[in-house]
Amino acid sequence: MAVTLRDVASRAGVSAMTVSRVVNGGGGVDPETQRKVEDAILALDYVPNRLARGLISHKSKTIGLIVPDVVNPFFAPVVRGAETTARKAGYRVLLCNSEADLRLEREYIEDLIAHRIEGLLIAPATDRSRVSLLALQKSGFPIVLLDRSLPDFDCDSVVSDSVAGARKLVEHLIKIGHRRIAHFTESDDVSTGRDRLEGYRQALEAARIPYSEELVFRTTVDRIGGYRAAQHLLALDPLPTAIFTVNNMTAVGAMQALRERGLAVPKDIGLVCYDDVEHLAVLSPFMTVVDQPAETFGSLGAQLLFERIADKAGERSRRIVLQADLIVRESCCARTGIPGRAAH
Amino acid sequence: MAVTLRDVASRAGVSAMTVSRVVNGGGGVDPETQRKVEDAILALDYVPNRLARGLISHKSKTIGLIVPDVVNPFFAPVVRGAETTARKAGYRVLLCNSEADLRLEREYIEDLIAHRIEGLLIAPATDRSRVSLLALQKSGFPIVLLDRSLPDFDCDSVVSDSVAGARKLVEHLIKIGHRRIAHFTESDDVSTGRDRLEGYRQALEAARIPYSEELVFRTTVDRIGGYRAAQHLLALDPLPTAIFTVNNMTAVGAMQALRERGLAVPKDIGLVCYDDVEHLAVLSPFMTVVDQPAETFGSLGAQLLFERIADKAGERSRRIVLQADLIVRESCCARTGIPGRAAH
DNA sequence: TTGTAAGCGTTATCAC
DNA sequence: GTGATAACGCTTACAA
Repeated sequence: MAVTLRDVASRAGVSAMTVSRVVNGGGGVDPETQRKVEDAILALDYVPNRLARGLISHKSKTIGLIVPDVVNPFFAPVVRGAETTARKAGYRVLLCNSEADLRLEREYIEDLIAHRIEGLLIAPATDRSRVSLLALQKSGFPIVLLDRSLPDFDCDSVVSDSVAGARKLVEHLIKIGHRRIAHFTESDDVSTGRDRLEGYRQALEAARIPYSEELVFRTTVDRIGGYRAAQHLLALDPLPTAIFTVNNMTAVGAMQALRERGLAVPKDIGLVCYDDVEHLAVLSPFMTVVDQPAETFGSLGAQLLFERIADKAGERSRRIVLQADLIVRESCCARTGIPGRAAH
Repeated sequence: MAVTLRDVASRAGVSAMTVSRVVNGGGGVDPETQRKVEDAILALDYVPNRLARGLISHKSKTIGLIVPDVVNPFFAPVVRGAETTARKAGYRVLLCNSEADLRLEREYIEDLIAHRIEGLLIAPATDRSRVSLLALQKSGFPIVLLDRSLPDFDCDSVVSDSVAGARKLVEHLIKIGHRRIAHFTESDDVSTGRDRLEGYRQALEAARIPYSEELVFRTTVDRIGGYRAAQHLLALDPLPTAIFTVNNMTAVGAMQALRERGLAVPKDIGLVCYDDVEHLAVLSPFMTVVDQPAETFGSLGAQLLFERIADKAGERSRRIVLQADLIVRESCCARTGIPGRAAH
């Protein structure tokens, strides 16, 4: 794999420049010469060195993609969407899992810059990711925010309207008779969490239901977080009649805890969440959700990024708000009375 | 972002070499000089250029990772495992989704080589991926196969024993009374598919149950494939009493089709599969599966790869066989008679 | 302890 | 149409 342009050149009996011309297909090469060079390339298994190319052209043909976790059922499609779009544009993707850890995320960013990525797609860990991005952004480096926005940070982004989505979900619960509705939210330094909480408040307010701190549980947005929050919730008396969780994995964890206490969803308690749970939805279509087109976050994000890279994006930052659809299933059946103390 | 070593050098009033020494921390620099250089680095926001470094050192500090699809619930954790291990080793990962397409895969490989990755982790699309890898492997380029092995291709790999796993699954079905067992398999040019079919045959043979082509359905290993295969299966008379699918998504699709025909799992028909369905297992723990430690495929694979890259792996190729565990749940309740024609 | 010179594999520029 | 030369940003080898 150490074959260079020069090796090809000497085998073909031409200069390096001629080989370069053939490789880059610009034309201006005698057909006969071209053939000789192509033969040599094939014979030697020559593969151009992008490192060298990048060094001189300032184009690494790579972008960075930072997400909290590829395994997350929301981010996995985001990653695929971004990668597919990048491939079509001739770019490779350096994938990073920040684990929602600011320090790790910062290290990734620095290293990606060292690798001279031409742009960065990032679902920032928290609002404080801002400081890691500020210098980059000021220097005009192409950045696109995915899913989460950052306060006081003007930048291209692809998001959904979490306030509206959450409101739809909670309004639906209210419409079918729920009034004591709990919410599982995440630490308040993530925009989507804040917005979904805000949507929850708005829906309550519109229905003149008082907002109660007691019904809002702050937790990690994974299964274990949902599980624990539900355990705490189960100590309430009276129990809420429904729960709205900030995302799908939290809902799955909540469901698990409820089951263990003998509470059936939706018979004994309603459960709705942001984000669908793909396979689950097929097999047990009982959870009412707001579904986001996850893959589109990735593909549109990449598209915005490539426009920036090509300098075809203009001065102003663009913000794409994707539609999130309410999918009503069965997990929040209408209810009128106050639920029994099903478990203790 | 166009700050170079020289810029730092001139600002600090030293030579480029001195800056290089400071950056690489080799020592042998006067503390006072060191401080001046560090100040300059900070002041200028200098980030070393890995492209340039890689060009001279022949170390890009990147590896390639090719999987059919990151969204696949098996490969997503594989990717995370690999990326985490790579990060700890100071490497970045170029992620590629081959979409199980040989041509795409081949293009990826070539481009990754152009990017001078130091090694390749790959879950090959099919047996025919071999030709795309042969030249590389012969030249001693570090490659580790994940999940799938390739015939006549001697190479480090991390796999599970699919024959044994499948056999366990089918033996379990037989033990609880099933004798007419269908199998959904994939095209026979994927090692795991072949092996699982072989495990199915072995289990039947051990129980003196004749193997019947009629009960083996070849399909794509996604939800839609499972769905379609199940639809064909439902035309059989008598119906099989149980189905063993080659992976989890196929099982989910099958389940969907069965449901639509009014067949309940496991009441009316048994269903088992290779690979667990994470969230589903929590909420509807009815499917008996063979569970693979997916993330470990990635992390161990990366480990093998880095040993190769560091040339600490020796001549012979290593093959790690991970244990896949049978998890018995309820999806294959014991049965004795012949099932009714539940749907038509 | 620090600096100089050469070169990694390519491409831009300008001759021929 | 083709080739020499310099340069991209860094490190290795050697010199001071």
